[in-house]
Amino acid sequence: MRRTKEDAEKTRIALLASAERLFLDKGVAHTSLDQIARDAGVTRGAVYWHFQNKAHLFHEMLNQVRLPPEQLAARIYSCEGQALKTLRDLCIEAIESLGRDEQKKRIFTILLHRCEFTEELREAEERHHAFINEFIDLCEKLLASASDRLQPGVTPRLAALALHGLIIGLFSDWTRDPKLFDPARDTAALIDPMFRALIRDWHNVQETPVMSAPV
Amino acid sequence: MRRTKEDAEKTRIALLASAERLFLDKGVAHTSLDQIARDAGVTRGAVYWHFQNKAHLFHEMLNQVRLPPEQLAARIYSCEGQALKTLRDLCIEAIESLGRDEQKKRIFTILLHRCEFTEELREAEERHHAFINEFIDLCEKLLASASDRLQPGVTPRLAALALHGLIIGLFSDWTRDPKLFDPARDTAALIDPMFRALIRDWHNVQETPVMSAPV
DNA sequence: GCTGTTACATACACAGACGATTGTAAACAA
DNA sequence: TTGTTTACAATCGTCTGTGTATGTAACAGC
Repeated sequence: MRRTKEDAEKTRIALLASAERLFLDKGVAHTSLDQIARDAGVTRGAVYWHFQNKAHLFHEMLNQVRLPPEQLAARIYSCEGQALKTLRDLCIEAIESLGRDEQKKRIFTILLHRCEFTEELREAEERHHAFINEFIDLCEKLLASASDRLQPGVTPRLAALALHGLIIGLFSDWTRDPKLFDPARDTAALIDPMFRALIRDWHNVQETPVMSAPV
Repeated sequence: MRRTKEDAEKTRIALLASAERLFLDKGVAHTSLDQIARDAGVTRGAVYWHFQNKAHLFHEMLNQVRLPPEQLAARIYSCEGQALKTLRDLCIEAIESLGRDEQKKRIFTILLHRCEFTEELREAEERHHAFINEFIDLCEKLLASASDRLQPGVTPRLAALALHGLIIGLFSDWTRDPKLFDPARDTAALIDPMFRALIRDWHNVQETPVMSAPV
């Protein structure tokens, strides 16, 4: 039966991995805790020991790839002098990382195409919305702080919304069909037009020295 | 019991309407056919009479708002001389119509946030993908036909992908939280930057006389 | 007025899924 | 060594959903 604390942690990891696989394959609602347990080589008792219920399991699965809000804010504000460039790099990095990190790809595919946000996952949904809204707000503030560089007619709020929409849409399209484009090759070409449209003299921003390290 | 053919059609409509309400509220997987039937004032027998199963019911619900591919192609190619302007108007119209048409809003919310594409809905998913890919392909061809007007470095393929990503992302964001922006007021400000980034001398395209009638 | 068909309602059989409880062997602390 | 806690396993009862099969009123045609 039980061996040691490390073995228990292994069981936990295995359950999360099995949930990931099965959620991706059959959807969250159509996957039972029994199937997850069997796939991980244990029984439902183990699931209820490690997680309160399916919603909490789902939530902890998401936490594996979603960085906490404080870190997001830190990232965005990490380079005060190069705010716009930093924001652009963050957007690029978000999409490119999807192509490199298989787990991230699976979990975001689940989030965007294999789960329904309903009563069962209400709190997970609320955290998700809070995260998105915070990202948009941070973008808006950052763009507002550089509002003298925005194209005429572009407001920080709408620019932030358009930017986030583009990223989410590319996330959604690519996880739906990874053959659509190659994140490692095409991301910049997909994102940069938006920055060119929002920021005046974007090429000047581009040419300034880069200070932030890649993630 | 049964009255006449028109009454049967009313039952069908009622079932679709109830499914719409309940899918939106509780998600597709978490809504049983019995709940739909009761909500519509009938029993499950009526559901199985009008629809083969839940997947077919779901599919016919989608068909209420998604125009057939031929019409999409016709729309995009409707105005040969003003191809770019027509495409832009189509994109604007797609988002604005979400704000006007409550049913469209509900059904797209279900499609984007209240259903999981899994074995049960596999064929619905495939039709959905085919529709999206066709839209992207049409965009690409249209942009290729006007490739001399693209910004340097912009390929028709990537431009089409970015455009679709933006639209889907805005769909997704707005259906998630309709307070984010006002489709009737903000759509142009959200879409036009992308066209400005993709098309050279976009303002010239804008100023040419409009030939296509609004939908 | 009879008949066949339509448009459902009702009943049945079956297969999970969940939550709770209880059992239990191993680890760990004392 | 013993007692306690950990980390699960096994069982139970209940409920829910599905698909199908059958029953049955009402209409339509002849």
